[in-house]
Amino acid sequence: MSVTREKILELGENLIRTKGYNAFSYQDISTELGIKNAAIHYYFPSKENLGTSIVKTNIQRFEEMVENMNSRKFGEWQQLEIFLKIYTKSHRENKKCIVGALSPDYFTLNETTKRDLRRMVEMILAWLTDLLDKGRSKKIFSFNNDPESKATIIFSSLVASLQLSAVLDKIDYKGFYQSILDDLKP
Amino acid sequence: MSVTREKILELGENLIRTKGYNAFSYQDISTELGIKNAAIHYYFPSKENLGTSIVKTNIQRFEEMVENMNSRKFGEWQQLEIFLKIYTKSHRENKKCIVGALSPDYFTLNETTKRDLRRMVEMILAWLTDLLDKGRSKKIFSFNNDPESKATIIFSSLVASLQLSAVLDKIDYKGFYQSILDDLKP
DNA sequence: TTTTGCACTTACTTATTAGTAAGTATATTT
DNA sequence: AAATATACTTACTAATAAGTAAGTGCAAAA
Repeated sequence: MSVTREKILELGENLIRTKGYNAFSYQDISTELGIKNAAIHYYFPSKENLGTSIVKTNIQRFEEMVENMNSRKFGEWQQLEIFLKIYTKSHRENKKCIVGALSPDYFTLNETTKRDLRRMVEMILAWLTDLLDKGRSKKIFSFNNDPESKATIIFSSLVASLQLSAVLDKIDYKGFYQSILDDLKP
Repeated sequence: MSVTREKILELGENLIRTKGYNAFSYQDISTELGIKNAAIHYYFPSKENLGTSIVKTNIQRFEEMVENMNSRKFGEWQQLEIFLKIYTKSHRENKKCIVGALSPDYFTLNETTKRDLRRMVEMILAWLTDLLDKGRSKKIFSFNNDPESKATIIFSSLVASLQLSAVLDKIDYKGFYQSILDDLKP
């Protein structure tokens, strides 16, 4: 695959995760990469096209992470920690996650990007629900409510924590992170 | 105060809470209200001006809610339920809350709107932290972590739940809502 | 009755947006 | 050596954005 294409994808993702979908433009990418506007249209005919490609990349990354954890037979606690690391890393880099960056603009997205984003959220929630359920059976996690609601609470917390940490310069992210884990301790 | 001005404020808020700050335009408001673009500039010279006014309105509404609950000497559990109702109502109306609508676009906002939004988030978190802390002392709530982290988890959950419910058409919001309360039951 | 102020409209500017059609240099294939 | 494909650039268009300056109708005040 083309190097320029990959650079566009990477920069596009970063722009979505910092400025948001509706605030970033092809200009932002072209000036940064020292290419012309039309060069981006060569690889991604429309913004819709670029958007979906970025979401699809993220879906793939998530799938690879899950596959990797399964093949290495990681325990539930370890899997949760690896998942949470996505967010501590994003927090360090002052970025939202792709879900938290795109979901607020959901109604302004085109149908393809909407569908991909929905698929991604469903995948993550299904995986997390399953992880929590399994972990509780094995007495690794402890919680009272149903696994799906608990998964929604945890995922929502993570998504918005990255948004709020941009607003509050001094957020105790480590304390937040630890509290999520503590809440699950038996 | 002018009726038109209030209509602009109300519609502007709804637009931010559905389309997002960077996706809505003065055109959206003027066509809906049957007035000209420049009429909005008459009341709100710049979009920045309108944005901050909307946030300030929301801050005031929150302050009034807290004052009201204090003067009526509502208990901690009742106060939490009233607070949560803001989100069940938003969910019913397919809207995000103002924090969840603006936070993702934080870096693209002007300094005044940034400051107001930050102030609002700080106010909500401080109030919720205090409520959780007091409620725990009185054995009304039960949780293991520190009140501030717990407040951040709950508030984040609420903020992002409205974003995710736009993405997932079929979200069990009642289950989610109940789980937040169940997590705090002694 | 004149003046002043309010609540706008008319008519515009400037900037930025996504997107396109046609051209060009370079490397690869035939 | 000629043809073709790749990876772009040049040079645009049409739409939409925020914002402004000057004008207008009307009601209240002087």
